Amino acid sequence: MKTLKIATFNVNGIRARLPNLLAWLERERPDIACLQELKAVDRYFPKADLEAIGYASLFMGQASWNGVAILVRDAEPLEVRRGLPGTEGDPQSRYLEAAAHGVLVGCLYLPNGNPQPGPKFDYKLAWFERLIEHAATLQGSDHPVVLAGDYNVVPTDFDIYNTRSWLKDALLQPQSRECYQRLLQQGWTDALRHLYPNDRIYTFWDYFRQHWQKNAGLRIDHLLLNPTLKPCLKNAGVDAWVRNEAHASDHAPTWIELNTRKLK
DNA sequence: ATGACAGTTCCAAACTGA
Repeated sequence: MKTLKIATFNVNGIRARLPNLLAWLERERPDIACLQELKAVDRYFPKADLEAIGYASLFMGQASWNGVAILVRDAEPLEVRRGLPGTEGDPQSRYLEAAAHGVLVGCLYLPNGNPQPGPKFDYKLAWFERLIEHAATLQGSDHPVVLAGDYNVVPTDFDIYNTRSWLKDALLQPQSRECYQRLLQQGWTDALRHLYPNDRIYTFWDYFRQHWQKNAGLRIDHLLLNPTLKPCLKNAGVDAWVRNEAHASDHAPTWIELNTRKLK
């Protein structure tokens, strides 16, 4: 059976993380990989290193912060959109959309929003509203669509090891969660939670307080499927081994496998 | 309440992240 593997990975600095990124791509061989937090301008994007292992790339960098990319194996991605509608004057590089292997892929890096309350939290919610508006135009498409990325939202208390030290954090605020629920209610499927409703699943473990060693994680990297794509969903998971490597990102790659025979 | 760690930047103290 032919399958298509699509992953999302917040690399936390693509230059510092290049050896880890290449090792992951070579071992897991996703067909499409959405990257976030490049933390580099476009001239530092390692396009040639990725081509050398079979990946074509689209990227939208920015100095120091943010930055997103879409990598595609054995095909050229077709760029569809650079930035969300309504954010044309916004210098923050957080959204890239492309068609590849028969799927429309939105790669997003939602603002963190801390500290809250404050202007950064307001920016997070405003950005979320733009995403919700744009997602509404994609949700009902006859074309298969996935919205993959670092949403910076812990959807429920089941998606975190313990809420105690996070109650004031922007990732757990009712407003952040309400936006995420409103997005799902358009008709999107949270792939990992759909397949594993009763499992503790984490995609991020912060660098502090030995959170990785204690498995004190958060689930904040999500892949959302529109109704056209949902019947193709076959499997999903987190490549947690990547988080255990030397010089790891604080996020682990999160992925879905699709049965492409059911596409179209 | 703070800071624990990590990456970035006019190269080093300050910022952002989650």
